[in-house]
Amino acid sequence: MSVSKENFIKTIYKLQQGVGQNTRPGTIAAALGISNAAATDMARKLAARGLINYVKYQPVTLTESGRLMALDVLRKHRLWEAFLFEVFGLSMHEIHREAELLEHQTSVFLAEKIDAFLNNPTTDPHGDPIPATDGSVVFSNKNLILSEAPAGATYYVSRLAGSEEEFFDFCRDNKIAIGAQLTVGNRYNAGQTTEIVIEDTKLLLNTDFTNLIYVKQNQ
Amino acid sequence: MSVSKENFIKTIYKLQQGVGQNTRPGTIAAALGISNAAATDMARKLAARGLINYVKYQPVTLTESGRLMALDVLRKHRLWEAFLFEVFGLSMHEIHREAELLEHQTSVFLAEKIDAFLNNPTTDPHGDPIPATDGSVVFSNKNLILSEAPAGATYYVSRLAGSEEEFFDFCRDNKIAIGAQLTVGNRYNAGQTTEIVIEDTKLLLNTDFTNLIYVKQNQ
DNA sequence: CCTTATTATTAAGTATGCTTAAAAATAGAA
DNA sequence: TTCTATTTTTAAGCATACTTAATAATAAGG
Ligand SMILES: [Mn+2]
Ligand SMILES: [Mn+2]
Ligand SMILES: [Mn+2]
Ligand SMILES: [Mn+2]
Repeated sequence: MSVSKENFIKTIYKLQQGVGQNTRPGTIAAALGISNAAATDMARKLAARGLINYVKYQPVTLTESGRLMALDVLRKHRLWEAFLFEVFGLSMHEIHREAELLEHQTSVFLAEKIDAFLNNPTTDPHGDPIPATDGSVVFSNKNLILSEAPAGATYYVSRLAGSEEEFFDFCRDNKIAIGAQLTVGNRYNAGQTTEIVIEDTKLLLNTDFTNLIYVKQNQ
Repeated sequence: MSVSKENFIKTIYKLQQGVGQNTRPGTIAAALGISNAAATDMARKLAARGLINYVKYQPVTLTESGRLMALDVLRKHRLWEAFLFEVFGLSMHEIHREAELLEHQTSVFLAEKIDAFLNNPTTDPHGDPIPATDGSVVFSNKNLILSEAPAGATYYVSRLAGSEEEFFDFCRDNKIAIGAQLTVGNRYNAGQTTEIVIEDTKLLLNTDFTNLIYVKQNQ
């Protein structure tokens, strides 16, 4: 497996998990910063290897072995993020940036060492679950996506699912951090905009951010 | 810079430093496990980028910017080795194996973090000097190569410059570790074989190993 | 339902980093 | 010095991962 193939498969997995997203070639291409033609090309190659299901003009899906491969990369990514956060104190964006590279050059052997050193963490610093070696992932069933969390209630931030520096900068500047308390207010613009109150500040957030923020009722 | 280019340049640096070695295309090719044709090809490409001096049928040499590039990779390699040894307790061979991959995906930013975490170490666990960010390297002027260390004297092992698992297994099995004490005995086979006594055991070593082991008079 | 805009696919081409095979140059031995 | 063995180079070719441009299919709006 090459870096390109690993990133491609991981992107499919993440798009398929993400809210309001699809796994069509163009979407994958945009996420990876490559042309649509290159994405179609890669889709055919990975289908030939039995890692994805590809039917012309259809969204692609991962096969079981493709899913396991995605989870292997994601496990390494999130273990590195947890490690860089705990040990070196890097920021939310820095851990992601470095893990994006290290994930492809990490043996299963080394991943186990990191895992043991951190006492087998279940989530990374963004609140994302860390898949186990066998590919099992435990999703918190208490997480609510902020774009859909019932209004009028108070929540704790439980997951920041973005990856762009801009997103993390915004969260940091507005005290949106894992464990922070916020209240959901009115919805505007046909539910596209969510009003929240955090640290006595009122914010109006659009779905491009509220689809990346998860909250839960209790800490 | 690609992984292939970084490894190529690093190999030239190491061959040029090593005892009884040269930097001819065939030697580089053998070290990297590629064909002579591929090595010639790469030599021309790197020369075009001003990283090496290449004249047909001649050994290649690094330019100043090539040397700095080699030292940058070597710095990352050795910082990772020191880190994996200290923090995860990996063996001499395991640290090398993992560092060989990680060295290419490590930002200068991350290298600085590792360096600071380890309190700016000057040598890695093999006794090799860790180049500074500016490319300066401090070589111990007290190190003697075991193949040439005067007979009859007692020394401390100061550097194990190999990279093969077989070499490190041999060293471990025979108590040849950094700081271990040994005495140099007779030389045989026109100096190709060195007799040493370590932990009351007599060993006869050939130059393929004694060119990789360095010792010094005082600890 | 038809037209148009968007998206996907195919085709052709490029750079990288390899390969093997053949030719050329160099090095070593007699 | 001359022959031979070794090494290096050149040539041709291949796989990967991209590109742009042209074509085909699908999706969306009027
Ligand atoms: Mn991440
Ligand atoms: Mn990546
Ligand atoms: Mn090493
Ligand atoms: Mn390497």
